[in-house]
Amino acid sequence: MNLKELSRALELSQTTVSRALNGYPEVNAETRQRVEEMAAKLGYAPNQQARRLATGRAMSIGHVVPRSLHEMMNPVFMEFIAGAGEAYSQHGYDMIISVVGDQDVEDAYREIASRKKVDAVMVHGPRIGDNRPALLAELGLPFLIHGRIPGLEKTTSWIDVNNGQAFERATNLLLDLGHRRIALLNGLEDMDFAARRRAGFEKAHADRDLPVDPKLLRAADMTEPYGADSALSMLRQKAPPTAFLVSSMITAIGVARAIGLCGLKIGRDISVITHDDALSFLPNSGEVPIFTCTRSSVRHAGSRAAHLLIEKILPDPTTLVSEYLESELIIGQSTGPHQAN
Amino acid sequence: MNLKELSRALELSQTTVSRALNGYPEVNAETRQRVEEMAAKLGYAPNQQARRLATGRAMSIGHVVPRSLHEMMNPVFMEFIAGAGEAYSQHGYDMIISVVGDQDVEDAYREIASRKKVDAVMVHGPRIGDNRPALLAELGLPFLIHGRIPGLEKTTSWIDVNNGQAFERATNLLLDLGHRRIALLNGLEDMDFAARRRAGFEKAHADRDLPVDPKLLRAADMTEPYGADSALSMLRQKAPPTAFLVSSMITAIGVARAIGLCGLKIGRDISVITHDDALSFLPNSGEVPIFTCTRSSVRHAGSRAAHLLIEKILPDPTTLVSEYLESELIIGQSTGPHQAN
DNA sequence: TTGAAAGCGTTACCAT
DNA sequence: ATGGTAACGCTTTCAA
Repeated sequence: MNLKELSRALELSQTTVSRALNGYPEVNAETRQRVEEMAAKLGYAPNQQARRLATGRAMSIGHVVPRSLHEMMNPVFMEFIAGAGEAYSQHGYDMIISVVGDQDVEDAYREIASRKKVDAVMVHGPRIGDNRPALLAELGLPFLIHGRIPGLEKTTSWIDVNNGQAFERATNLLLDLGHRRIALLNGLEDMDFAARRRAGFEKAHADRDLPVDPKLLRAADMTEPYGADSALSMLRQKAPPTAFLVSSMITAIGVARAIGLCGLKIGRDISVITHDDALSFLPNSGEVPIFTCTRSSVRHAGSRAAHLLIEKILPDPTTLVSEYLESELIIGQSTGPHQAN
Repeated sequence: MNLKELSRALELSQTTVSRALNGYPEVNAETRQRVEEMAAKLGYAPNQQARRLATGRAMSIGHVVPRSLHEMMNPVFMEFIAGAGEAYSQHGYDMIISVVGDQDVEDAYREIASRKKVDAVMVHGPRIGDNRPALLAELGLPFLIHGRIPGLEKTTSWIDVNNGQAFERATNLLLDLGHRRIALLNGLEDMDFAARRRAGFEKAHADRDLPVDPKLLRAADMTEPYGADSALSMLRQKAPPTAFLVSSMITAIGVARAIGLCGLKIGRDISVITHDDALSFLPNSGEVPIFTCTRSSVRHAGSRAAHLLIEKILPDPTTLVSEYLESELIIGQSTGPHQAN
């Protein structure tokens, strides 16, 4: 069923039918009604490819995912995608995901741009000194960054959690509880979010003139064994930490495992605060959440990001938008006062 | 840069240029060379939308993801997507992901079909009595199932792990170690894979004329708290299990947490075997893997699925393919002989 | 308020 | 081996 057939069935021109269906004002109300009914009856839907060619709009948003990003951000990324995907659907946009090797990111963007596959792209996992904004500007591809790139906050569009403040508050909570040896198990610090978290951690210490022990700082891919191995070795050193601040639930689970292996009790002997991206398969909720955490729904971030991209940036690609997302500090069972020994 | 401009620059017809670029045999070798060089020099790439319209092929594969599926399968799904995505790229296909409400799956497929958005779809999370194959057949959309649907094994194309056999082997390992009270923490059993795992578990018992205690069987979304809560309550009952067979690493981590909370040691006091989908952010490897597991890379599954879909099914949609994936039984630190008390 | 017809950028058929 | 031209199915400009 295509436009020609539909218009023949209605004994109208393709022009009128198209206009009726696309909400053009000059169409007679009852004509429009007739058209819509017939279209529904015959199950007509405009061919996407033809419409794309005619309008020059791809009606899709691209996500280029370098493999290394995916490796480490896998579950977080998926949750973001889920949020964004729903928003795209609501606006009639398709989501195109390209999984490419780390070396092929630039090629992928160039290809996407020259073939006009998408109207805009979402940029994931911004790093310090990230050159994607420059490339995308050159290619004329509108984009929105999930996160920020230092130095480009004013000249790019982004949506981000206030990571620095969240980790500063979490650190202060631990300091208020009397902890003085707090370990930070961070994500890789060439990622902007991780750098900001570390800065927040250090600021909380600096504000009280407290030192930070470099032996208590780690940064790596946020896996479960990373948490377990790091916590284990730190807890076994001569001056062990009494609290951990951790960048992801998965890593925190590893920390909890290590604490158990040492015969200690989380919340009583050792305090743990983790960032919680509110992943659906890792619920940290209920009456009392397992982990005290800084929580921010990455799924909601995806949804907001998609809306901003479609509603603000696409209509006028010169628009710059930036938005902060809420982050809560939630008290669970994994924190308690420092125990003097 | 479009075909018209390129052909003008070459002083050739669009026809010839198109043929040269698309590898048609009748083109003079040196002409082709000239064309290719010029195309590279000018950075020409055929407009995807125009090509799609002209060929009638969308050059994309669709993934319709119901929200509920995504909720529970999130990390597994993402890993599959990563594998499939790479394969699509290699073949020049785009991956379109539609995240929709559970009620809107059928509509989504109908829309996709009538707008000719994709050439084929991948079906995720097959359930018992799943009606998607019938719908897709009606819509004329070629498809491949990740998993199988009971009763449709012979009439649909699919790729699957031998879940039943994997869990039967795992159960036998535990039985060989002397365990007689083995708990099964399964995924939701209206999902085909979970039903097959349970069948394998029961078969291993039946083959030795051993009973299965219904109190030791659970089925739910495979979250971490599900594992922890289930294990906790089972370990506290009067006749506790001495071993757990678990459907996912995440749930197994919960089980490990519960075992620790009970003051027991995994592998010594309580044995655990889990299925391991080889998720990149949950590595279970190293010298000695933490968990004894049945392992099968879901990422590899995605890759194979994409290849089969593109190479076998798309060229001839009447083709039926089915493929079993390897699953290894890997001994880790979480299993040991039954301790007589 | 409606319609005819010209694109949109390819591919593919039919000539030459 | 190469070129002319008609699709592909829609949107949009120009006329009426």
